[in-house]
Amino acid sequence: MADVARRAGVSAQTVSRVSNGHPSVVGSTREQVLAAMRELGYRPNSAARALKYGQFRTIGVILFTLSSVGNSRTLEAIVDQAAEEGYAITLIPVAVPTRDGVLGAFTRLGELAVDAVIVIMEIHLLDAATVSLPAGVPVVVVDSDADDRYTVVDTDQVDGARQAVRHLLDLGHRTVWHVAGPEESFAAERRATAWRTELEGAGRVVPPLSRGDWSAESGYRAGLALAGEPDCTAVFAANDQMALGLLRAFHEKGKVVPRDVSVVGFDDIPDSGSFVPPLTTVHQDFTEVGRRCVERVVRQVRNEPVGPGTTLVPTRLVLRASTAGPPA
Amino acid sequence: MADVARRAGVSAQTVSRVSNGHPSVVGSTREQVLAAMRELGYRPNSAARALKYGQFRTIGVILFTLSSVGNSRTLEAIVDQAAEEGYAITLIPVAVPTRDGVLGAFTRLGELAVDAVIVIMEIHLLDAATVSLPAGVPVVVVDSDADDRYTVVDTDQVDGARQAVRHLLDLGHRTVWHVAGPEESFAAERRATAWRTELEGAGRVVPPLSRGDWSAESGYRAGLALAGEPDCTAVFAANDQMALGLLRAFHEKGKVVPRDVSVVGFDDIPDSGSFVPPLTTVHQDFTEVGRRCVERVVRQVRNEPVGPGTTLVPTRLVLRASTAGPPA
DNA sequence: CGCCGCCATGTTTGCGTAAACATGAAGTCT
DNA sequence: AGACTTCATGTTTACGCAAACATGGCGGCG
Repeated sequence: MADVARRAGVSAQTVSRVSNGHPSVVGSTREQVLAAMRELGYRPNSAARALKYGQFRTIGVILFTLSSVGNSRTLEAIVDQAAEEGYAITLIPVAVPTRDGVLGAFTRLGELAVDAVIVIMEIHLLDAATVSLPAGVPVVVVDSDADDRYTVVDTDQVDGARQAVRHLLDLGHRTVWHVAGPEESFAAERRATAWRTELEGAGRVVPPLSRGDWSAESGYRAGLALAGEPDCTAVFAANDQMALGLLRAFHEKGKVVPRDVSVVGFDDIPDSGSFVPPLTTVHQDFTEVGRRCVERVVRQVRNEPVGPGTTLVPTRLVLRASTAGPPA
Repeated sequence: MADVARRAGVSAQTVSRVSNGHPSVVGSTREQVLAAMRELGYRPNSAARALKYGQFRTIGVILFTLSSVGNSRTLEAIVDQAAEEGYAITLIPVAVPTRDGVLGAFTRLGELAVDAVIVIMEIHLLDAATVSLPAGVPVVVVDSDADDRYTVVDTDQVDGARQAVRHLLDLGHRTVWHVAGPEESFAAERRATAWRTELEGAGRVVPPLSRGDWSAESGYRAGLALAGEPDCTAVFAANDQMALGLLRAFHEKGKVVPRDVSVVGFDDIPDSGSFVPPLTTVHQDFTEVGRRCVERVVRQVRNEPVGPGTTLVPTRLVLRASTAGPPA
């Protein structure tokens, strides 16, 4: 900056003013400074800026993995929205999804240049780590328990699952089977609970639960078992990838979807419209989730306190070819 | 820090020494300082540190989108490897994939707290932006032209495509059709070129090229057209998602895969083993790509210059049920 | 015509940290 | 025993920037 000032024949302060678009710099001076900046390839040092302002204009995002479609799409939305608000995103990976791993992430976080944190993961583990969350750092949690210590943004899992079950019952199925996600996942648990509640509310038999791990492969394994259940005419999978596995299993076992068995997924990943057959699924608005996360976290940074509490993003059922009435 | 020092009854410098694990602090003093830190919830200010050191221990990643599986998996590998090397990752999204969008990203980059940059995108656009790349910032480019101004890390697209075509020819197919990715993508172009080269090298007819945009939907549309070509018995899709669309189109048109037509994909996304039928595809080692990117970029930051040049990460063909010999 | 106030610009200062240098106490060697 | 080393710790300083305050020139007003 001093070099630029010297070259432009002004003081460093004037360079600073030009650099920040301060109004009280006369046109000719401004031009000279800008020219000097260009010639010297000056770029402001953000560390010094951050030191001065006490803010980094950066949001940290803690997540386990990007391999789930939901996580990466949420992250993308967060990144875009953050960019819009003038914030950058720093990723804080949790290498191993254990309590220690989370603690490690939070420790690193304490040393990182972030003004706030968005946590995308199961709060089972978050709980244990709470203690080490640096005080004064705003936090927004996605996909967690509706814990009132935090601001939570999440898809309306319950209503989504309810819609899926309702749709199948409305088609005339006696009951609906469920392939759930892993127990550690709050989203999985809430979808499973909503499935059970909806069935019970309708006075239907609640079939035994199958569990997968979100992967297509695990859905396939569950599907092989379900194909052997003669009463199974409708399955609600907790995500689209497991639904994909179901479709494959049913196909291999000679069960035609949707003639013999109907399948509903959850997420509405872009590929799901190209499954064989195209998948009826619950659409999640990841973009909206990301947007709200950033909006809330930024508001906290600006000291416009948004109390803890949960924001639910609505879902909507997308009807495709994988569902139909039960076999005659 | 001053507060901690006062509380521990030492100087600020001693606190700093403890904080950085400097050896010349006697045990008892160290304990007192650590206790004071704990009591006061002290966490070092990374802005000040960065200002002092002139480094941020952060790598910026510029990318267009996370919606492609390849991008998000590469990013994940980059994040993990960077964490291992003690670097954080800051994301720099390019909202609109235009020349201006890229320029904007690079401008923002100039103001961001990063020591180096990894670019994940088509270099078509990068070229235009080159001028504004701040000098002195190490850059590694993924999925780009083998431009010798940059250090490039990429999957061996050519060999992967070659293996796919070779496999189909070896099965006895007369020739292989190709559904390419978008023209703007260098990866797509290189896969298409390798496909053509391999066919020509084998003295086979080169069928007309279909183009998609990486999406399953675009693969579906291409597939509907290809299903009408009686000579088409083998198709190489430039990615797994378009292959998924092909499978659906063939299924709908009554063509049985692989009996009537064989399909090979590219990427080996986790779901591809659960397609109907499971997809033969070219496995890309995204993890390795990410690892090498970080390794090279960190080496540059440390002033251990790695000259420009390309590192190719090998691919391998994964054989599944979607390929077989041509119909009798 | 002179005083006041405004505005463009310059000067000083401090943000939190760690390197470089300074100090002083406890040993070590001749 | 005296000088010299070693080492734990303290003091000063600079990193780059921008807020706060200082300055000086100019126009407007009575």
